[in-house]
Amino acid sequence: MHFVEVILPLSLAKTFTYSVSEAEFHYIKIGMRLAVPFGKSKIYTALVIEIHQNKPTLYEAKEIHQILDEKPIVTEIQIAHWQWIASYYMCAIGDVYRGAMPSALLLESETIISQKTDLVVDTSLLSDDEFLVYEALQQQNSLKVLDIMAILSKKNIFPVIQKLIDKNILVLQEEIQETYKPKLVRYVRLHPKYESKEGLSELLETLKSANKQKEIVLNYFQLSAVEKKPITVKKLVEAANSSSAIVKVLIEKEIFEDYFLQEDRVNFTGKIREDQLQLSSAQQKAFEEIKESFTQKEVCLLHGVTSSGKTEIYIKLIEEYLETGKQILYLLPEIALTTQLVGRLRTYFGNKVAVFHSKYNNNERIEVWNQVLVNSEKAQVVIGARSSLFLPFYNLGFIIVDEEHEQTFKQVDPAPRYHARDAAIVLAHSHKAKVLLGSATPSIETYFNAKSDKFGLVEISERFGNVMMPNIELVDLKDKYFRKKMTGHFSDVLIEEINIALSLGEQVILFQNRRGYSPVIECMTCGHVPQCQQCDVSLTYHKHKNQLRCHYCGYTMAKPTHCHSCSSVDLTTKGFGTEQIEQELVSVFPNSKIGRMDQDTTRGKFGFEKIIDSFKNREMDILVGTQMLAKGLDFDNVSLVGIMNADNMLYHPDFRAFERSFQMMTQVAGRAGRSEKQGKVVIQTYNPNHNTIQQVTNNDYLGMYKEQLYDRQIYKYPPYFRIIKLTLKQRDFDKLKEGSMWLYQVMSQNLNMPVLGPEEPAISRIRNEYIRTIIIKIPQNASIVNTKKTIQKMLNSFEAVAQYRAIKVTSNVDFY
DNA sequence: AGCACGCCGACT
DNA sequence: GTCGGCGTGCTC
Repeated sequence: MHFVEVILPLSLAKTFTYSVSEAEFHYIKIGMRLAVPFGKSKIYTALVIEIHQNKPTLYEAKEIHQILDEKPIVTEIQIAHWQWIASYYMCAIGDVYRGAMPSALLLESETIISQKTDLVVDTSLLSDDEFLVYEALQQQNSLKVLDIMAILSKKNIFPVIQKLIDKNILVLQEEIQETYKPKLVRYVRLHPKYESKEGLSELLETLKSANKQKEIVLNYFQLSAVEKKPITVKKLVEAANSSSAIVKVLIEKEIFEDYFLQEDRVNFTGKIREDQLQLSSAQQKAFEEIKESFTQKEVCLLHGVTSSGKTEIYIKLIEEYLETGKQILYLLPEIALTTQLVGRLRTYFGNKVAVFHSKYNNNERIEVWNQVLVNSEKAQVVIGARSSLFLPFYNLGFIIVDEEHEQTFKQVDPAPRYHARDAAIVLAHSHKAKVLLGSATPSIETYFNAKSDKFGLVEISERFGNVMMPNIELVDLKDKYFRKKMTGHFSDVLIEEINIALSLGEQVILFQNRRGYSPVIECMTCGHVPQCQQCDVSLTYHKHKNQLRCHYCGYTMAKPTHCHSCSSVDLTTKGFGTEQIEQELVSVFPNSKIGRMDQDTTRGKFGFEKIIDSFKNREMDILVGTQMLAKGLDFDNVSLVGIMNADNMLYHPDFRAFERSFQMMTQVAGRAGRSEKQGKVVIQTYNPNHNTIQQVTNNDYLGMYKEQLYDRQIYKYPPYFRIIKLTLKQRDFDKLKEGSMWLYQVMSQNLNMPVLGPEEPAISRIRNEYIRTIIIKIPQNASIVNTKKTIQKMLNSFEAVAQYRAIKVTSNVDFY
């Protein structure tokens, strides 16, 4: 009568009960992983969240397969936090669990196919496919499902396997494999028999004629005298300028011994700065104010203009929290930024800084996970993207959310669709930790919370070192086109400014937000634009590969030579992206080196870093890029920033469009003039008098905030209303239309609040699935928890209707 | 979410 | 007549 309650990494709302032996019952702790059988043949990694003795009444609990941990690897605070995320963001606890754990800690079973022993097979009774599998098993003693798919070069291999099992040839086995292997480093030491003085001279005698070997041995002595610590094979080979083959000979001769030690993959070897960080008076003032605010409130917003030196303040605060022995979490919007920042923090805190990011490989992530779990010094300061929120902190003292306004803090696609900033505040609450939100352009919600005294508010209005704010010049595109002052997409003003900057040896950044305005191919005769077969979008033209591509499903086709509708050969490209800007630059400034940064050029693990580094090293004069450029990068030689077209950001059908445009333009503009000289920003727009553009020009955050806040109140948006977006997807257009109407009606009748929809989104079909959305606006005075419960009930009854069951519904709470 | 079971169209 | 499509229901 001993049971455990576990969560499984599946999108299931329930927890599951398994039976354990008495010994296991006493051994198992909450937060340990178990391997459990689930369904007919699979084994999953489950997480223990409760240990009890209540026998389930409706079913017989299965026994667990295996205990995977010696100690809990997840804390109870984490489990509670995950449960909060599941309930707030309306998803299954299994979704949170799966999203939170490094994948290497969540092993699934794999079916291993092997041959029965002592077997006599009449191969003439086998079909071709069966024979191929049988033959392969003569070479290897076990095969995986994927291997067999490759051997038979088809997908559905199960019938073949089933027949071979029936013929008593195969056996199946479910196996889970531990993939984490600590990295081992090979070291050498002198064989014990040479440790004495006599041994030494004997050794040199033996090697008299073997110069290469003697060289290595001498280097070994030299290294061990200098370093006074174990010597790696790699280091020795390098120092002696020799090869590992010779080391191998020495080991065989029993002069050296090799041995292995576990190494932490993530290691910092630079120097730690000795000098104290000096804050400017403005920074010092902000620093004091933040500390003061923390005595009253748990969350504080640091609103400092671009280049006001927020990072130094963070460093000072981290220093203080480090002394208390608490853990510190530094959240960043994307890893793109981290390289610069990690380097900077490591010069202050050395090996106490750990980096956690989903792009890191499995082993590195597990190492950070384990270090955080044991409160190791090596991970006292954790820098990471939103998923680092899920690490097993147990002594968290301080969380920084840098660039708080960034949308990438909100996870969109797989559930849990959480907002890392908001989830961080909740997490901090359970640790009794403090949260600092930092931004030059805070989100309306956060600023609203600060203004209404929920959060503390500290502002810095001057740039570090008294650098002036950039001078922003607006260029009216309508006027320039009318007067024929445009060269391609460049106005005469922008070209002139680029020329000035280049002649002074300064660098230029050009910003082209491609979203919503992608280059397409259009037929000049009939106006036909090639569309994606599976999605409701036009295909985008990619010049470097000379093909058309769909950004939603990845479908590609070669660039057509003639119109597929009317066969005309008169095709033209319409719209412009970074690629076209780059092309135009090459012809306007043939002597300058031009770089491009967008999703196409920053592929690969270090793609982003490569471009940034080469720009920093002044290997490029002009850098053209998308919004990636806006993300807090520091360049000290950039004097000019050009925004090619401000309008395509402004006119997005989204209640945050103006806020985002302001943030993006202000952030991009902030890249200009980072040293003594005042920077220059040229904004090209058809609407120079637009309020948002004016607010950017005048650096009027408050004006933007007030205007947007007013609109949000009138049109019922955050921070006055909380928004839940339901997305319905189905392959059958009519069924979807009917089902979404049904759901909308039930919602609007049962909820005493605005429900909008069912709307057909701008892109109404992706991968052959039609899409409809319903938006629910929860007023401040309504109970969020109860409303969500009601919504969930309605979703359940929706699913109970047989006709609608096939419609997939996803909920996005606080959607961004 | 996966996976098996079960019922209707295009091939040997 | 079978292979294979995806609708339906269940998993401790």
